[in-house]
Amino acid sequence: MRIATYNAASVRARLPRLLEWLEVNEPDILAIQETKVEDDKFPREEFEALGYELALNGQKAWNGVATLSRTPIDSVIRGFEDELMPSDARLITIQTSGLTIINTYVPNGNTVGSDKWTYKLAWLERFRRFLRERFSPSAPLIWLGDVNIAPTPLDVYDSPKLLGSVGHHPDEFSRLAAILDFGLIDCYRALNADERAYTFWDFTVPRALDRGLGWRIDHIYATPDVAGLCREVQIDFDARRKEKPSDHTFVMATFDL
DNA sequence: ATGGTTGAATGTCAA
Repeated sequence: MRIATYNAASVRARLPRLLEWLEVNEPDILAIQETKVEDDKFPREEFEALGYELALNGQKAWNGVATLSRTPIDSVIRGFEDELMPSDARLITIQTSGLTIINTYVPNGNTVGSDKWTYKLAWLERFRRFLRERFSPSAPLIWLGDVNIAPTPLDVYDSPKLLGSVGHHPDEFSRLAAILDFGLIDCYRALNADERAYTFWDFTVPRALDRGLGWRIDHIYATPDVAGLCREVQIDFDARRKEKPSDHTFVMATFDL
């Protein structure tokens, strides 16, 4: 089973990139973030023509998540299903073929100390509780998406310089660690303990890709039994070099499932 | 240099 994640930075602007990638790679599941579109304007037919069912949680202009699945989607949870957090479209959970798939677009945080920073930390704490209240680490579960945190020195191009800035801050590390305490394993890092690989390159940094100025902020986590069945995690650098790319690229995990 | 680029929406915000 192949399960992938991609921050599209607009599903409509990225439709050619998405469709060509799906046709070549044929994942069973693709989690998309930053779809930037309301559900009734989502380009459904193009994905359904490739054999996918869709679960959508979108909003106008910003945010938005979508999960595509080739196996039937048995149930969907949109967001946290409560009023404790602003109703940003950043979370969608599906059940398919006995698996729970949680797709998130974690808040960016803007700058340390800003209102958005406070919101990011609160969102991470809320997500930790969502996991613990609704799911069990003994059941097959995958959490994937844009987590907007590069958690180790290997996950960002200049850790000493960037430590303490948004995306590479100890307060983020501790919130992420608390989430993972549920019983989740970073599939890429488990298989590539010493590798340096990025999934995001800032549009505003000139020639960031060629200069290696990237971040690994798109992650695929799994509960222990599922993580033990992970054979490979591929990061598709070539897709980031194509015409009109997203600022992120595709990450895909292959499981013996 | 508080810059740079991209997308949604059409002024300006978010990333």
